[in-house]
Amino acid sequence: MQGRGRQGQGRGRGCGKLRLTSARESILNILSKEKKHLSADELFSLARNVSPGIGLATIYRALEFLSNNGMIKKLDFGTGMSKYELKQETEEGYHQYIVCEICGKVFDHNCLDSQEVEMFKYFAKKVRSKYDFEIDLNRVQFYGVCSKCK
Amino acid sequence: MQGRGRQGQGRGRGCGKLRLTSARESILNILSKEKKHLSADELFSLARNVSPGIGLATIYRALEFLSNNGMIKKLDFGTGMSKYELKQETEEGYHQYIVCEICGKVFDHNCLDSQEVEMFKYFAKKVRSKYDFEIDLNRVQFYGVCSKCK
DNA sequence: ACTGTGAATGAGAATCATTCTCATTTTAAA
DNA sequence: TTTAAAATGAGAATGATTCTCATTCACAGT
Repeated sequence: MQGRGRQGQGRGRGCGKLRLTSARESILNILSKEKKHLSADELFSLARNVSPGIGLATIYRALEFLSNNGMIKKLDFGTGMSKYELKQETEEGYHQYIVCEICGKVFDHNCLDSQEVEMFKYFAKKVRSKYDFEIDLNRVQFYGVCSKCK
Repeated sequence: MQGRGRQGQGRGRGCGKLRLTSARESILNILSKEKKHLSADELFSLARNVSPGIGLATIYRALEFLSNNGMIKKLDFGTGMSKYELKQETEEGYHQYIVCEICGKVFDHNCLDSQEVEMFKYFAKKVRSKYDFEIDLNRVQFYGVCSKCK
């Protein structure tokens, strides 16, 4: 929520501020294998399989870095801990998270259907003109009750 | 996210399980005066003005109770603490929260415009048929960047 | 390949919101 | 009034996340 991101800038190689450390690499690898959002703790466990000596604080720092540099998304569904996933805005359409407020299960919904896409674009435009606010249509969260919890 | 709500049921008065204690009353009063979402800590401070002896744990318990009984909404915008507001689904249209992921500011958007309403209804219907999931259209969260943080 | 410096790391302490424990008090039905 | 369940206050406990600090690493310039 803060981003006190003064990231120095190395001393200029080619990729500017991007220092590829093993922790960051592990996280990116794990997130691209598992194709879902993971918590810091889950990432910690999985990263330990590759780098047994790695510390939890390093995971958090790497996650902050990757998030600040637009390589991953930090998500909070109100379950008490943040989740992280690869950012890949390449696809057409938008992405919504549909969260059960009883059990916490999250449904990832990719809206490709053009009617849905238009609808979200329309809403984003209204919000832009009304509040001068730029909505990220790849991070919309709906809450409700899933079939099991009904 | 859990709701281990076994609330006993008093011994049956008339309002069933609703025991109106001073803590609960204070919270409802404060939330209806201030017309915005407040954190537990903010509510604690404000409640202390009325009941100086009240404890923070009591505030949390009262908030859980009121939330479980559908009188308030518990919201989490990923800012590190939950927010609470009166539930009033009386109005027409739906309610969305538009959250700046940089500074955390929240814009409360009431969509009354019939095109918007239809659009959200359409989306809810699709989600219902696809996931058998019942969306609460009064708790939709959009994230993005506000004008100041741009 | 070698060096210097700022950035990254690991370990554990610290923080912060929230929940739990337990002894005491309140609520409201009988 | 009596009474048992429910609510309370105080402070301890929890769990996710961040900070501190001494050490190590990455990499641009040599």
